[in-house]
Amino acid sequence: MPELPEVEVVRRGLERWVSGRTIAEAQVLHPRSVRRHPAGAEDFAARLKGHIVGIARRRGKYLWLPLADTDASILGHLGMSGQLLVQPEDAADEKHLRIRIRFDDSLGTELRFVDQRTFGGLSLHDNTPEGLPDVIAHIARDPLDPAFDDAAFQTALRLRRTTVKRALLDQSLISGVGNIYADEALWRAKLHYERPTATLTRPRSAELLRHVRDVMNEALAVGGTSFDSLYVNVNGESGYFDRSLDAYGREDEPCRRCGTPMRRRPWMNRSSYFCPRCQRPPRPTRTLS
DNA sequence: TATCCGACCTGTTGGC
DNA sequence: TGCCAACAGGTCGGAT
Repeated sequence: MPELPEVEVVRRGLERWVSGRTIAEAQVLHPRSVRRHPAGAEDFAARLKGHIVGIARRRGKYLWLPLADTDASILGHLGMSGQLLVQPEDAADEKHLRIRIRFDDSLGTELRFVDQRTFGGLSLHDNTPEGLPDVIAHIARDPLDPAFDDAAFQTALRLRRTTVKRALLDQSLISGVGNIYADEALWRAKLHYERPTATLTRPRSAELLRHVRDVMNEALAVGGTSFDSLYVNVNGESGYFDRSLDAYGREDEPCRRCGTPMRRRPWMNRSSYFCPRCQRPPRPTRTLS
């Protein structure tokens, strides 16, 4: 599942292989993949034609391609299973090819959005004055963004009446963290996923933030090495699943710190993996005054 | 206003 | 062998 490090690998690929090219044609092969484009598939395709693609940008798990000669951007989200591939024009269509973008040049490659589960998609939006697609103005900066405000995040965390994993997955508070890296960072920080955010001291929340960044940077380093000229994204064969995970998916396997069997608990229609010894559940009434 | 939680979607896996 | 339920999880929007 693409999280921030995977999306950043995709962004770098788009910058290298797509930015600067002029769009000749867009084909929408599945309407659900442009469902976030209110005017529909035909409008999406028509408005892309003839425009130059600017430098690819990213915030959290969203990425976008500014159209260099307009005030709009192509916004993309990979969802659960989305891939953005730069493929030879004569390569066979992927089974789940949803959108194809051809270019007005002789490089012989095209951009393809492939998505099995269609949770992701592309859409076209006006930019805010900051150059951000307007529909993602509510998305917080991600922890790898140099402008991310650590102190503001820690304050917001203390004020929330929620639990720490919910907060990590709240993209309006901190973006780019998904279920996998949330579990990894919490394991490193020795925090139970249901720990109330209001009980986190500043040193503890600073430590958690450091672990979030460490997990992401390590995954980014691995993802970056798997990149080649044909792919602008991660895929199942590229080392995408080669991450060394300490918590996620390790039910009944020994904790790498203490040897206690790891546990999985259903949580919010998904799963949380944790060490029952290193990550003690919170005491029900515990709060900081 | 803040928070919670079901729905969306499809391929894979495991149980019967 | 075939059928079916469970599972994976990011985001949105309705409910509380």
